[in-house]
Amino acid sequence: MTNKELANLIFPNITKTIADYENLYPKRNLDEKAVVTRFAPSPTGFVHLGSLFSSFVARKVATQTNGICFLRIEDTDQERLVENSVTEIIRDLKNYQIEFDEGMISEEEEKGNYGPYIQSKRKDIYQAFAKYLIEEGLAYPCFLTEVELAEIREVQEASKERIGCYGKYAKYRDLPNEMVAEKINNGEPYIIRLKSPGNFDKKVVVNDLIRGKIEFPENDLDIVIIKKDGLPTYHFAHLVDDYLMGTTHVIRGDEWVSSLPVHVQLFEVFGFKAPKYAHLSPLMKIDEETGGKRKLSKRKDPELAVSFYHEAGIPEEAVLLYLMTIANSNFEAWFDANPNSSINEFTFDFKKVSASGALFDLEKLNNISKNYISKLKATEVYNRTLIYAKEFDLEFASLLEKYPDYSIAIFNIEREQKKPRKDYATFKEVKKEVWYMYDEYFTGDINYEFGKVNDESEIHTILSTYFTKYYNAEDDKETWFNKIKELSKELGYCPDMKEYKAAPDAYKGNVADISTVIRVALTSKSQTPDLYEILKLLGIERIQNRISKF
RNA sequence: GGCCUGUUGGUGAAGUGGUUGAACACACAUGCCUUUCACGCAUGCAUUCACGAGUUCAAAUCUCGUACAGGUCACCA
Repeated sequence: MTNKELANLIFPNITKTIADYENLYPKRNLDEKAVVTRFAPSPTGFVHLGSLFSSFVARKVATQTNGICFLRIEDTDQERLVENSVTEIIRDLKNYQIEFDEGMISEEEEKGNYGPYIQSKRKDIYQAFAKYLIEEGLAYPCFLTEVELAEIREVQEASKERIGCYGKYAKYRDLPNEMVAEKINNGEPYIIRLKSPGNFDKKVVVNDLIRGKIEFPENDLDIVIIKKDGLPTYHFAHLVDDYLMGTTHVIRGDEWVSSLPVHVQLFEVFGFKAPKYAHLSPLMKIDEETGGKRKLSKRKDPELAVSFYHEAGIPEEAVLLYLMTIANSNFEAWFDANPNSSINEFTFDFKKVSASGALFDLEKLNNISKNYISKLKATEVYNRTLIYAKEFDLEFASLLEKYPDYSIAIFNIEREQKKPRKDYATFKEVKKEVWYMYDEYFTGDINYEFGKVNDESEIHTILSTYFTKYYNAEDDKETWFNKIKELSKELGYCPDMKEYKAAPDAYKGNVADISTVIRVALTSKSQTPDLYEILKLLGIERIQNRISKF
């Protein structure tokens, strides 16, 4: 029995050949330097920081070279599918400005000429490639049962041999075609394995774009290429898909580094040119229990889920800015030098990606976020805080909507200037900083943070003197502050800080103490943005209400 | 256990044989500025690049070994 006959016995319905598919998916007409890459998640749940990171890098590289970045869904493990994952993945990434040129656009639909972009719909294609291998004697059906496989494994472990299906353990590798056919005709279950041409004592060198040259022993394992359900394993799907889809660069997590010998071998067996590989190190965090560095884990670390940042009100742009500096640490200096530029104008370089895992530092993210928000216009802060509040704090949202101009004016205090305030790192924190400006919140039991001057009658004297004698809503800032100084003088407080520091005992206090009393009486807080602006915004009605308590 | 990778300060890192102040950013501390806070500014924070040996006139940079950390060894991706 010839290999060809055997191949037809195994895949009777597969009529297309590799050449047919090559014609169907011609080479892309792109610039020589254009990178074709992809994000290829399995639809098993939410997008986490790690996948956001690799899709971000993939998207960045494709964009910067006028290439293509497509979304391929790897659903060959039918048991792990999670409903609506595709929709969620697309939505989450879109929130982070990551969109694809080709690939899935919903659970069912897709765009692009190299599809289907979901592996479960590519079964025939994989089988055509597998059929070719059988015809060439480069793959074979394997009848080893799960029990037998487990036994082999035990033997190998006991004798400290390498684990896997190779050498004498590859029991069906050289079974004559006639006997194979007989077993198949008898209905014995089987899978298809690669007949690995590798030799463990020889070396392969693979050039990783990030790690440089890595030397491995050749793969001599007869890996599974087609599973019992007729679908391919990851390795085989990678070969077929990335070949047909014209992928030039495979960007993925470093958990794949060790399968490089398998992947390179697969491309060699078919005589295809392998893509370039870039393996990204995992994002790490400090483990609170052990104090050591460890990979961010889905179970233990809420900050791994992209939704964590959404709920915390951290702007997506800030996360992206941070991911960019993790990817290429020179981005930070570049961004400092070009503060008005965007990530799009920065050139990413594989060579500058660190080979060791970066600690994902929430503190650092916070700082980036704070700087980012400080550069926003007041209306943007208003809009985005409103969006956040609509989802997480309806009460605050209704207030923002009730007083849009007032709110924007509040956000604009010391904002649109060269050195803006940096009060909040998240949209969630906004309320904490501005609540006292709204009468709806400034009610009930208020905890006034009076400091040095906390005597009731003294507070009353300061407030009543100020508001009856000095305060004028029309004053400009300088006049306003001069009046505070005059008030200080009148009441025995030193109007000048330097003078006060030179002779503190000569006065009851200083101009700062006076300001603080006014500030606390009106806002309850001892620390606020510019008092002059706050007085102006509050307006005489709110002011009178608030000081009437003293 | 086999194979692969990594290890520069509290953190991210720059730096790949020589002009050693090991850049820069975050965090922290102190001071200045200042009506408070924030901002800003200034200063401080690794006598040393996991450890040991070797190569060299010269090593964080090259080699070997050790330790530690991560990854992988599925009909999961």
